[in-house]
Amino acid sequence: MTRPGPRERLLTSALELTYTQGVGVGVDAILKHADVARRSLYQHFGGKDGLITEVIAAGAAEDEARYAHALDQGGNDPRERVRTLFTLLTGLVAAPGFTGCRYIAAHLNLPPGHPATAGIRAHKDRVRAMFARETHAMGHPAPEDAAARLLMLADAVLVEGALRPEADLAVLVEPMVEAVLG
Amino acid sequence: MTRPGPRERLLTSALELTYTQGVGVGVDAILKHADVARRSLYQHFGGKDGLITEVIAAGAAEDEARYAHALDQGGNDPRERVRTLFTLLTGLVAAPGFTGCRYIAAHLNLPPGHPATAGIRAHKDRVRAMFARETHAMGHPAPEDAAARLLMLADAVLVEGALRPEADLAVLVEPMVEAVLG
DNA sequence: CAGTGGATAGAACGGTCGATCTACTCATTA
DNA sequence: TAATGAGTAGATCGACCGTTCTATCCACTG
Repeated sequence: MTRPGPRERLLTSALELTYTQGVGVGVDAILKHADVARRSLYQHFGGKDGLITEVIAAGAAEDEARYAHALDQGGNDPRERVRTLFTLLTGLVAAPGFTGCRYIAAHLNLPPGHPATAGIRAHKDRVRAMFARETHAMGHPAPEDAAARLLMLADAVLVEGALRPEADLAVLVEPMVEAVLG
Repeated sequence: MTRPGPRERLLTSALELTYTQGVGVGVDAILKHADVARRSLYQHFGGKDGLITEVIAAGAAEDEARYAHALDQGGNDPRERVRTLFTLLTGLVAAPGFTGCRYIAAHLNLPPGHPATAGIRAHKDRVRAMFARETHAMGHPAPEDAAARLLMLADAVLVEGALRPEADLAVLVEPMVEAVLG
């Protein structure tokens, strides 16, 4: 029950601070929150860019696992599995403290060639692939397009949850999901 | 045919630079691009925050006018008017140089209490209201919900256009728009 | 012509940025 | 026991941040 090493503490703190304050947070704030020496950051990650890149990757793996878990909670029916995932999403954005999708925010604010942007796009494509597995399993006539549309709806929920918190996104998105599922 | 004054030059330059580089651009870059004295910025806008706020407002008015024009190009049929607006949107995100929705990017990266965030939300709500006028005109059974859904789809196009430029958003969004219109 | 006010140019402010550096502690281990 | 290496603490670097300042120019107006 010893506390994790500097590398993991940095990742955990950066994961939290970049979410609440964006990728523009200063390294000083991350170092202080992680209670880690300045030097450790540069030894483990080579710099702020490296840390951000690994934070994105770590967060993506975590979120994808959460999505996979939600799918499995939906049982064996692919349609029900997708519905359950959207229930998770609408719940996430309605929860207090939600400030927007970490990956969309990072992608929109990082310079175009930043090493983390590739990881962001890869994450979104893996989520699309998760949807594609379900649309294939349900025998959808156009499973790939349907998966891309479900990703669009998922991102719409994440964005709209930040921009228009007064909207009831569960009610709004549900019939659109059904329309895509066919 | 004289060149516009410092205030308008600042707005124009800030509009361009905050789009290509985000709201995090330095005032030095804006001043240099606008060829304006440092002091003029603080006389006209009180500071960077004031400039950003007015830039958001000016850009919003401009974009809303463009949307209104697209609607009118669709003729008198509300459904066709909405389709025409989505054609504009999918064209915008497919055009070279598109980097994402200025307002979503700004909202996700400005601190929560920034004076510009209210203008951003107001802009999105005015776009929703534009959709609502159409859904009411077409006699939609649930016009307000439909308008909120159309805004979600519009934002989805803007976000996905930045994150997954390889996707054919016109093809993807079209049937979803039709499903919402009923 | 004198005066007024907007615009300009640019120095300078304190603060923060990311990054590098030295120096010290401490556990492991050869 | 001596050495190694990771971690810590903190000074320091140059660059940039937004902001304020003085000083000058210039068109307009009295």
